[in-house]
Amino acid sequence: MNAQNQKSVVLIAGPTASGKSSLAMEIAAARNGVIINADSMQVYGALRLLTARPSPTDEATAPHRLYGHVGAENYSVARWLSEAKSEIDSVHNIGQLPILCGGTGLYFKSMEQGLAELPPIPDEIRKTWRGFQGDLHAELELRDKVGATLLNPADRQRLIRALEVLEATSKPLRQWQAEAKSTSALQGLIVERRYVDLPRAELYARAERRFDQMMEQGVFDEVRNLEALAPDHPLTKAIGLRELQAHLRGEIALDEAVTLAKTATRHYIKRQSTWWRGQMKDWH
RNA sequence: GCCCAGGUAGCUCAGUUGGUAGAGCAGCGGAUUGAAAAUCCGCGUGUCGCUGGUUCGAUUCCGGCCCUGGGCA
Repeated sequence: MNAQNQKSVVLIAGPTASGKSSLAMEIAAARNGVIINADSMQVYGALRLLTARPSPTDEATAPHRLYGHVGAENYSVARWLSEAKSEIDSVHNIGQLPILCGGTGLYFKSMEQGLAELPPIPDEIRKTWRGFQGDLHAELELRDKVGATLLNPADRQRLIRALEVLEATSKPLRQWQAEAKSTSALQGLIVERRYVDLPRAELYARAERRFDQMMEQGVFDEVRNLEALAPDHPLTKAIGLRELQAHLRGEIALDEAVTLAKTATRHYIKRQSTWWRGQMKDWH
């Protein structure tokens, strides 16, 4: 359709509630684009409202990929990267413009700078470390003294990762990372980066308004009717879920739950800004 | 009106045997390679309710006043 599209890709990133999705819709309409999700929560089928996934109307207006296609299993950057790469290819093959849109910094970083190619870690090993009750840092110190000094003793998540990689591959994670070639998946393409941003105060106001709208649209019922998730499922961490569930259990008032959820959203916006400032400097 | 308990950071509170004070939360900044909406790190001066007194020195002790909550009338 458009020869130019075969070589181009548009990346749209920015903090939550900045207006990324509408920009993606505009570009898709103007330039025959296909919107590819780059948000770690919007890949799951459940909690459509809470995770602010594009509406059915949006999906009917422009093609969307990698939204809500994941079930009860845990997703990962690695899986996203491989799925997103093949989506880019297939969109190019039909002459359309791939538009990556989302707020997950790590996903964009993996796309632009590559990811170390690690073998999959057996579930058994993942489970034992995730469920480990003792001192993870001490365990890592026993097996990889240098690696242990690089991690904060309180950083459970990275300690677990370090331990499971070490056990499954007999090689420290940092070594895998050091050996990685780090080639961009976007090599040879014309990359158009759009970082959507607004003054912090405005972002906060928009995010809070958006949460109120979610409430009006029935997020509360969505949460009430959510099927039980595995305790370590990523959706468990969706902003607002814990708060609304606490209210369902009668632990806090509804308005308090809403306030807490809004606060968590503000924190998230802050972390997203920090990510782009520190990690994605060439985005401007 | 009387009795009791309080009035300390934006909020909830701790503390100072008298030398002008510190936690959690909020807020702000930072890190970030297979859970990333995750995980982690750093940043704390505020008429210590007001006003007199004692004291070299009072947020701290004493008096009075004001305010809040509870009890008795």
